[in-house]
Amino acid sequence: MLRPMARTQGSHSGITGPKVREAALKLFADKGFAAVSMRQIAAEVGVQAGALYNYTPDKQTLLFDLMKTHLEDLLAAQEAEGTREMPFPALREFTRFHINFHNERPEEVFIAYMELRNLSPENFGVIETLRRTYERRLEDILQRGIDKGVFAIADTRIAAMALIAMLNGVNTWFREGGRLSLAEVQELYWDMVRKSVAA
Amino acid sequence: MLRPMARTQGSHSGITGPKVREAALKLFADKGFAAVSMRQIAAEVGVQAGALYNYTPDKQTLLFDLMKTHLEDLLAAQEAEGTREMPFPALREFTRFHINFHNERPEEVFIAYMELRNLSPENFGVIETLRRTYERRLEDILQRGIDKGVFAIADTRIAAMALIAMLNGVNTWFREGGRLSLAEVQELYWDMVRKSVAA
DNA sequence: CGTTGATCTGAACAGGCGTTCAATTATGCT
DNA sequence: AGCATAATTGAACGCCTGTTCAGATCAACG
Repeated sequence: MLRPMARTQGSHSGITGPKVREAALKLFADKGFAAVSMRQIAAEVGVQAGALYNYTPDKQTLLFDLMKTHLEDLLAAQEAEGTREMPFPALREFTRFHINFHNERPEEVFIAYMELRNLSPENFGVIETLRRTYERRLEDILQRGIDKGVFAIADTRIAAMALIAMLNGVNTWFREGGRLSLAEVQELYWDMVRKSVAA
Repeated sequence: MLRPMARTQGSHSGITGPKVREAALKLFADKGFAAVSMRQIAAEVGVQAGALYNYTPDKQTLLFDLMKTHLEDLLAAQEAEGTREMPFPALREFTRFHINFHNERPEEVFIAYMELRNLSPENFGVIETLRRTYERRLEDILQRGIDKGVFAIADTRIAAMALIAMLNGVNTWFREGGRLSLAEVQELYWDMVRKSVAA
């Protein structure tokens, strides 16, 4: 009853699959989800449009998978960093990590913020939950600082949103090789973050 | 030689013109520039697609005009406010004004930030210049505070970008009738802004 | 009231869209 | 070598795209 084994699943899939995601990432970030056609993605991969459907059920799911992977990577990377005990070091670490991680993935970050409206309600909910989890980790740090009396913040939720928005702004203008190094930018932002929450 | 006067120029234009801009504004903000067709805009106005071309040379210019008008309104409204002499009151006024103005025009703000890539290079340059003018006014306030020794900021350009990004974040989550009033939000943000630049 | 010209319609243009699928090719296993 | 099946092609489906334009419609003026 043993049926002969066929080709290992995804023997090409292992090459074309990542290429599809990379091409979609690049094109979505560059032109926007709605302005990119499946045929353009296929051309970038070097394949016909129909072949893409071996790797995604449809265009929107391709977008969703890019976003989901990005946010899961973000949460995993942050978990790997751990959290320091003391509020100021913990917040400093969060600031440094956020700027670093987002600077390494400008395309993923851009898409994850700009293309939310192209998700179905269910997929949108998944992404929002992941993002909310990340925000909550910052809120926890802020709350700990309040409890220990070293932070003065009237509303941790709003403060977390304000700080993340501020840090995200780096991606809109920072370019490697410009006037400032990333380390200098991190220092400047840490200075503002620290003072804005300090008691 | 007096030729009989024809219909006053734009006698319908005065009605349809604004309607076109309003429909485009609403649809672009809701679905994104690339995902909205001229026929959808026309349907919202109650007209055929061809009629739109009495009011805009093409789709992209319609977007550009919305952005340009928005930023010109922003600069004019801010100029009308004047600037206080003392750095802290000036910065407080900037914070209050920014949150207020942007809260009143969520659709314009959204479009002006999200659809930049759909502009031609020339049009993009115009928008960037207008935005840069606004940013520079904040930089001026910050510089004045440094000169007077009441602000401690290592880099006014970065600080201005950081503060504006932070304030823009309000639009992504604030909803009238929610947990906080706009006045409360303004107070919370002013607290963070003030501390983040204070000497 | 008749004329004038702004406004609008409706059709056409040439092309692109996401997605499906039978047929073909390529691959790795026995 | 031969087979099972993954991977890909290429054509087709029905529909939508921005823009143009000749002709119809309309409102206000002399």
